[in-house]
Amino acid sequence: MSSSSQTKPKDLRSAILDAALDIFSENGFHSSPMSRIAKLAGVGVGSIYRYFSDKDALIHALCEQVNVPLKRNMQEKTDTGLSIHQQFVCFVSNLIRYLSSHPREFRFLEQYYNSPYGIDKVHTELVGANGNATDMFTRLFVDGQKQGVIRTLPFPVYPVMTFGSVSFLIRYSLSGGIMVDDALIAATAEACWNAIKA
Amino acid sequence: MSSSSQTKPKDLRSAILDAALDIFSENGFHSSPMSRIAKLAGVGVGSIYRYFSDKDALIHALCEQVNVPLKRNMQEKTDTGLSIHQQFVCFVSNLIRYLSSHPREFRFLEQYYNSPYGIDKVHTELVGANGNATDMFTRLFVDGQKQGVIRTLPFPVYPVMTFGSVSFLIRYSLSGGIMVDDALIAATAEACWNAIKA
Amino acid sequence: MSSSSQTKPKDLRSAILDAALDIFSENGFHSSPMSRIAKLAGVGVGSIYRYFSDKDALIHALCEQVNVPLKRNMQEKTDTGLSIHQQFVCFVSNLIRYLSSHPREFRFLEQYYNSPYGIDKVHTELVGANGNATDMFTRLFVDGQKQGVIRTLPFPVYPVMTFGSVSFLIRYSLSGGIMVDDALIAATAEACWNAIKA
Amino acid sequence: MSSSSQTKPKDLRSAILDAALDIFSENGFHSSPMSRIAKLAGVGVGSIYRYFSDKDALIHALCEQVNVPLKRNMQEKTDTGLSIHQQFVCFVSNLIRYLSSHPREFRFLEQYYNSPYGIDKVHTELVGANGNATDMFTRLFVDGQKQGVIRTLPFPVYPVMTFGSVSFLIRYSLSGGIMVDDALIAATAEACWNAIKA
DNA sequence: GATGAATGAGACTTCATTCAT
DNA sequence: AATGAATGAAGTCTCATTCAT
Repeated sequence: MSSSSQTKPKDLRSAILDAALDIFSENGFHSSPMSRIAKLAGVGVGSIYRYFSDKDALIHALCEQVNVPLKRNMQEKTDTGLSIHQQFVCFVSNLIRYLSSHPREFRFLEQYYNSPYGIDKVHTELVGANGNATDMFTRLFVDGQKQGVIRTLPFPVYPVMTFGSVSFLIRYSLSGGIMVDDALIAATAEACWNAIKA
Repeated sequence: MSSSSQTKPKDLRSAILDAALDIFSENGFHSSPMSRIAKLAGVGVGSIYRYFSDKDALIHALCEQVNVPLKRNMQEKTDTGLSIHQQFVCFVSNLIRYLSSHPREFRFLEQYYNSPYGIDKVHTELVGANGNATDMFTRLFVDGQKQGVIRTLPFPVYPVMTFGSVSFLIRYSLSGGIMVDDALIAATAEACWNAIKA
Repeated sequence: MSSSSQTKPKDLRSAILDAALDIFSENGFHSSPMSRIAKLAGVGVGSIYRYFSDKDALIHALCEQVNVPLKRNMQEKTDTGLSIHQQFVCFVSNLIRYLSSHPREFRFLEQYYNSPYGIDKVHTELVGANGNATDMFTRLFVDGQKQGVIRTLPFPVYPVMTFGSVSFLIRYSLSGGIMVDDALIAATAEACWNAIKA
Repeated sequence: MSSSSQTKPKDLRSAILDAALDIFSENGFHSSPMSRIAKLAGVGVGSIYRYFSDKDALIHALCEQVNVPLKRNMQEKTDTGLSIHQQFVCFVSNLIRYLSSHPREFRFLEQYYNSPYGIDKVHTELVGANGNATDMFTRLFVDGQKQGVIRTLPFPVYPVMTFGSVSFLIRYSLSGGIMVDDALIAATAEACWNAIKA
């Protein structure tokens, strides 16, 4: 209420996180000096340390910041009224679409979960400790098996065939090798389904 | 005693590469001082620079060094007398087995192809610039399509479903989340096949 | 409730000085950020700069603030009716007692007079520029010499044997090496007297 | 033997320690940037870290470096053939003389033993954990008491009256207040003796 | 008057690289 | 050819101080 509209004063924290996302995703954690992040964010170096105790803390905070809209998006696009097959194809397609259109976020997360920072969060993310988006994903397989439309496989195969493929596809496209269009998305999603269907 | 002739010649260079593999795979490129590599290799720091102009050069050389036995292994284990299905399942299984038992190599390559170092080599690797193992992999799909046992899909889907899954599986297992045993390998290889079979 | 009138007026300045004493004596000047002092004082950092132009100014002001009650205490406890011997022993005993029970003040002063801040004030303090407690101390020696109960020595020997011993004793006790009890105080005071008596 | 005489190549370690002594004693630990020490030593900043893992390590090493010749000097000048009285007066006089002519060393040690670095070494130094110079000092009191020439006092009083006085005297002189000449030394040493003699 | 967010100089430390031996 | 001591640029982080509110 104090400021007319809340456009600008979104505060430094967001500016810093945004700049960090830019620079981390482009250069990797170790080639991203705090000073460069500060400059891009338009703040002094010291200011970063008012909001994040550490470079590490900044990285972890950015992970959460990036995950929230990703998971929200996946949840919103879920329509539990559809068949398991349709839900699964939608899930994979949406994930590809979201990550394709958020390359900074994808590159950051890939880096994060492959580094000492997030390496031991990978499992937690996939098995879904508490009510997060992954639970939704897990439920799909459980329900699919019950209905007999998904083959019973060692559990890890499900995320492997799904997230592994999606991750590789985006990585591949970001490296410039391919263009991700609707046809490719549809074909990939269907291939994922074929991999696990009954 | 094991090798009679070629014991000394490649000494230093190999020792350095091996030490680098150890340390890079464990700590990442940026947390791996040249001095630590030198110490582990049992050579002086300066000696590294006689064989590699740069830390970057060392990293790139190590990539090649790591790829050679990997590709040779894949090629050796190929039996063109088998059916496409069998060849494919063998390929995936062998790849998983090889990478599982070579975690240093896997970690290094993951890091390499996800970093500015190798990011734009990903495509080249997959389409197979010259007569390397990937060509063998590519031929599998071409032949499979001709024989009608592999569905015709946008080409990228093949490596995506294969390498993506394998990569994710190994990553997942190395992070401690799962154990890769024969059952899991077989199930994954079969799922990959189902993803693309006609 | 305890004091009726002068509760508010000196509020901030005193709060700041008190907090500074706490933190300086515990951590040293350089490990005592203004922000920590402000927080402990319950004021904003900026407020410190309304009362003290500088961190240096704060330190110097604190020195004065600490010296006032110290000197007042020494003066109050002086009974000029006693013999020189008795006065001297009282002086030393009281000084030890005061400093022992004011460790923050002692630690601060030690630090101050041993640092670039107060290094050249030591002399002024001891020869007594103006009518302060040291004058009282000096008078003791002058009178003692006149009465023939104190040996005539190069003047510096008097403060050296007195303040040097006291300072070392407190330092020693604060470092945890010894416990200062009445017996030790009495023995020390008497030893100081023996050092200079006729 | 390899180099003609061993004049220059006394190596960087010594140069660094010497520069550090200069700067620490003049400015205090916290106002002595490693860069300034390096410059004065005529070496690169990084070189300091080849010899000392830390600024802390440098400080501790310097303490030892400074203590060795100090203790050796005190030991050398000891003549156990003299009377306790004479030995004591010699000890105090020599200590004053040594420290007076080594102001950098004195300032450094004062600072060291009054800081978190050496605060808890004070006691150990004084009670003499193992066969160091202080043992020699302690033995003086034990022997003196046995012979009946030194009064029996709470033990801490001995170092307090001795080291306290000496320390204060040097501090006082270094602050510019007084000049330490033979007369002052003799008077101080005698006063110390009077403080504790039977 | 009081506040505390913002700043940036400067401290400590690491490490790729060089070069005299 | 091999070494490793020496270097200094560059990175992370702290904290005295300012100034808009």
